[in-house]
Amino acid sequence: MPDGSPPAAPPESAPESAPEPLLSAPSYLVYELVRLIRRKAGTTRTADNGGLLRMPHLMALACVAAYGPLSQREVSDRLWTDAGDLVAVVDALERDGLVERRRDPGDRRRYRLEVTGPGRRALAAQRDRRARLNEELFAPLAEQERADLEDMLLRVLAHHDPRFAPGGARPPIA
Amino acid sequence: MPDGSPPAAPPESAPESAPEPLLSAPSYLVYELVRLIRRKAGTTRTADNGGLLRMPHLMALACVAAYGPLSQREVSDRLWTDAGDLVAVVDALERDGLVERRRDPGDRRRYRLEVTGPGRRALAAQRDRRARLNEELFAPLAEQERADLEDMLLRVLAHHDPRFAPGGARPPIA
DNA sequence: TATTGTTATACTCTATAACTATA
DNA sequence: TATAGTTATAGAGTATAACAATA
Repeated sequence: MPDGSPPAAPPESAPESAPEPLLSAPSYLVYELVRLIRRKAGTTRTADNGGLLRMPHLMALACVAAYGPLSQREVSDRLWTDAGDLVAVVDALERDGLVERRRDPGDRRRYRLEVTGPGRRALAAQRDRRARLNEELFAPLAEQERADLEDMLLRVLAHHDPRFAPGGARPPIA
Repeated sequence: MPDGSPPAAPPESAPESAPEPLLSAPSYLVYELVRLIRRKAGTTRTADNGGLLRMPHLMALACVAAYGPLSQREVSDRLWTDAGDLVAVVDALERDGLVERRRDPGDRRRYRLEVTGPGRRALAAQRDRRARLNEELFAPLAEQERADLEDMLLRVLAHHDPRFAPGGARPPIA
């Protein structure tokens, strides 16, 4: 300590008078919100018996359902995920019977990923679960506020990520 | 596929007519926003002092600066982090000279964590960096919209996490 | 408090196979 | 053909962060 104040009376025993700037930093609040979402949603495991799909799996499933058949490269381009990490995600979706991996006969390096019937039903169920989760999470916001929140989040995303721009070339899931 | 449509005309060749519900699910948008923040924060690094402190380190530093001296248990209670994980965080802060670990003479199992002079200066610098990062991230929002966004996020957090409630017993950092 | 281990996510690097273009 | 360059998938390894069990 550079000063010589007596150790029994530290100058910081009371909270600082200025409001903590981190608390009004949206990136901090968003960080805490994600921790909250994980706590609320996180205990449920894989898709096997009705838990929530995790985000990477849900996004890949929704992407294939919306635009399939797709190669894994096309999915990773749309989702902006690492193509290597997508391998395990598609492994899990295939193991659960939600998507099918078939080789593209025109280019045998590629797969043709397609959603299955159970995959479509699982996707619909996951959408319902997400909707209920969102209801619970954002309960304190009025209807109009939720719409405003979505609008603001989309505009922020679109400002940095062309996938979310109105005329985006490769939207991730719709 | 349950139907018998010809393989040359898959029924999903066009995107579905209904808007993708995930895109209006705030938990999905927040997830994408966090990925965006990570990408942006990663490129904001500067050579001088190693760039941005990561969130757990920044939060622990801000917590000790606001309420110190604190034991590690008190910090983990305020931040809702695992006390075990806090060990490495405080190790790093101590190694960089930002906080001091001294044993509590009244209970020698506890530490009395205190921020150092360099720690206060680093915290101020990190707040500035965060503020600039937030400026860049949320540029498309008007001043009033940012205030509304902060207000909504805080209300959502407070609804599930008593630390953020107006009269919260143990606020995390202020 | 601290340690150890596990899981989830994301990133880097490398390997292999299959495609494309060209000599 | 033969060769070189590129792409699609896969795997190993690393890093951050959250969580559990235990010393």
